[in-house]
Amino acid sequence: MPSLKDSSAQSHAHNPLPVSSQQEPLIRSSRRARGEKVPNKKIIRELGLKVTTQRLLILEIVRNGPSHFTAQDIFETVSEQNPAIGFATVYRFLRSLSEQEYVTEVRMGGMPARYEWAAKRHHDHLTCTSCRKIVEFENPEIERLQDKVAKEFGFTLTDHLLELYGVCPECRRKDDATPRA
Amino acid sequence: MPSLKDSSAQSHAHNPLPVSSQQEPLIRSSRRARGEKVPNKKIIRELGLKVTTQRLLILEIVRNGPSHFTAQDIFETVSEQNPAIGFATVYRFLRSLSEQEYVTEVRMGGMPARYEWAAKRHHDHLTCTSCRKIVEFENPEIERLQDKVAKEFGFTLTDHLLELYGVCPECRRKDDATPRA
DNA sequence: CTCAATGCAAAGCGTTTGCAAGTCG
DNA sequence: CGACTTGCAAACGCTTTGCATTGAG
Repeated sequence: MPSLKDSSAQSHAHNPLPVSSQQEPLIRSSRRARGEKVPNKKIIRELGLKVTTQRLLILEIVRNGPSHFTAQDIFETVSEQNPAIGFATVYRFLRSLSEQEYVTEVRMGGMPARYEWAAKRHHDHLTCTSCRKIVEFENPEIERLQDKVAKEFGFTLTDHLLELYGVCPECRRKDDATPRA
Repeated sequence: MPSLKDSSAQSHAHNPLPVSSQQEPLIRSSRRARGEKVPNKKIIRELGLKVTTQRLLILEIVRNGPSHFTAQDIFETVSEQNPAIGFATVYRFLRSLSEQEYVTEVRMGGMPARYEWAAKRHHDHLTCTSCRKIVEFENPEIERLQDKVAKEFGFTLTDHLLELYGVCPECRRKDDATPRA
């Protein structure tokens, strides 16, 4: 029983994701009025796309599931709720979302692309090379220095990618406890 | 006539790479004595591999060619000098080199992996999204802040990837000159 | 001689695409 | 209805691998 494993946590449990299956809750206007959350339908329309059940489902999972995920993760979770949906649909929709910056797509190494809902503030990642846990951070000072570097070379900075790799406290402890020598 | 195009420069010319075809120059001991450059043979032996003509050729190109290259680049240049060499050999050897950190391998996006001879000092990259030019830079202050961030989260930093994207002065000028409106 | 290294072609991976059938608006 | 979407499977681009042959030590 595959279910979207959050790459940003050790996910000891395989709980099948508490994604509300309902297309849309009953309390609509009030929710929007309070500015709580833009409905999935609206987002899909903003993309200039037709509203289909598969897109609603994918979007629901993208927004309510773990914050970092691969296309495969989404596909598996989607399949649980609607086995008829193909991965091409997942890929196509994720591409639409990333093209219009609703999700950010990071393709590192030979591994599958990692996506994340982009509505949140910009941040970079600190990844544990042992358990794959991902910690998000933001550091304005680094950003400022990046601008400075670019300026030094006469570049107009448009984007950047900063990924830190290391061993998290838990894994370090674990490694120390199991010294293989 | 394919020849290793340097992704780190606009490469207006397609000059077939001034890589010395000689396996090894005649002046050997003196060169090493002056600490000028470790011979390719020695490097291959340090890798624990057998010295073959294909490896010597690949290594020669890796070390004397443009600083940033793809496996395909290397393969094409190699082919010019010895069409019998297959890309599997190139890939295999590049992997050996990167495993032992003689070259660094960066796999971004869906595009082919980019390699670079790693004997030089650590640095990061500033890439022009328009002409693909790559500028290397180092900024100890950023490095220091990275360490600090990692420490804040209790991580032991082992590595990082920092890539800045922007438009270089030349391309900006070009773009300004051709305003499509 | 013997094991490592090679070239070839085929397989592998994540992703994309062509197309007929199905659906939204 | 008609254009947009879908699922399927086949194609894709880059990389890796299996295997018989070749070559280094």
